[in-house]
Amino acid sequence: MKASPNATAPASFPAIESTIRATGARVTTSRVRVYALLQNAQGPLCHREIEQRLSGEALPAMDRVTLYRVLDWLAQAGLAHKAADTRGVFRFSAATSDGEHLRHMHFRCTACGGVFCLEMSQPSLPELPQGFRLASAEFDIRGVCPDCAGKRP
Amino acid sequence: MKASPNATAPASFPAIESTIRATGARVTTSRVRVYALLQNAQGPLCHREIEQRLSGEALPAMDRVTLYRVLDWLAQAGLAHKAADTRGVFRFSAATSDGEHLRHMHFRCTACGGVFCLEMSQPSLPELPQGFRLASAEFDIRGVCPDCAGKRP
DNA sequence: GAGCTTATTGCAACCTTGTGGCGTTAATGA
DNA sequence: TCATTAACGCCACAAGGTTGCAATAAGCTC
Repeated sequence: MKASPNATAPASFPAIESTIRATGARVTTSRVRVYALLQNAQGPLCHREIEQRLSGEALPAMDRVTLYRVLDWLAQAGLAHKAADTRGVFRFSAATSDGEHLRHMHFRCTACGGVFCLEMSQPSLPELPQGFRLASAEFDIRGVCPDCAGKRP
Repeated sequence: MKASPNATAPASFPAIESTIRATGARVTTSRVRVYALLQNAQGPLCHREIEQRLSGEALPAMDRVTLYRVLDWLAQAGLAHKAADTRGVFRFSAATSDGEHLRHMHFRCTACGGVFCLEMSQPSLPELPQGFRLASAEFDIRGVCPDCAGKRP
């Protein structure tokens, strides 16, 4: 299992543009900005966090609703994952290239509030009872991250 | 693994009252009604669903805010579990007597919208990377339940 | 490059979920 | 029965998220 929080290599803008273009939709600055931000993020971000980071980018600010729509579009296009956190707020993260998110897991530190994406190397999905068909699984795990655990042993 | 959706025996009102009294707080009709409803529910319910069911009880309607407070009190008292569902809405379920919820799992049917509580007989919790300390884990699993799978094979 | 089509954007208003303040009610103990 | 005060009901409000619609700009054709 890897513990690196979304340690994807910083995607270049041309690569991001071609990824967006490949979906058949238009390549807009809003989509490129948000998708690039998610690619380089250290874990899932909520709407507010994304808005704050975008406002620090010296580019003109993006409308609140536009950001909601871009995020939903990214999720619908399969380029991002959308999941509600423990407080009921949606968080978005760039989708990994392996397509399905079945082996994905989120660890939320109760001390610092950080969110870590953990990839499970071995499929340890629970076996469902007779008749249940699995479509997707999300693991929301809470505890203390190594940094915070080190500060207060 | 059991698949029975919250198949706890319907708790009697005296039992519910004594459970509430044991927490040291006051026994009010609001708390008894909501706690009894959760005990007999077929899975986690959101605020709106609880409000609707209460309004069909022929007893005087409960205030919206009071219901929020009762639910939060039940969760804080350890009598109920509070968790945000995939849409970001908090859902409440009566706490099982085994205390911890570490082995608990929710299955959400994408066809009928139903929520099933699954108890895992064997602890199949994922092994966390070095340094991470587990506090609680929630599994949100989506797919098709046996009923809906049978209708459309 | 100019012009056209229409997918996106920006703006305003609105909805839903959830919370805080405060006077009133009722559960408990004396 | 009475006093105390935890809960309740009502009001207003905050945050997150959605809908409608006119204005803009991405991509296509010429």
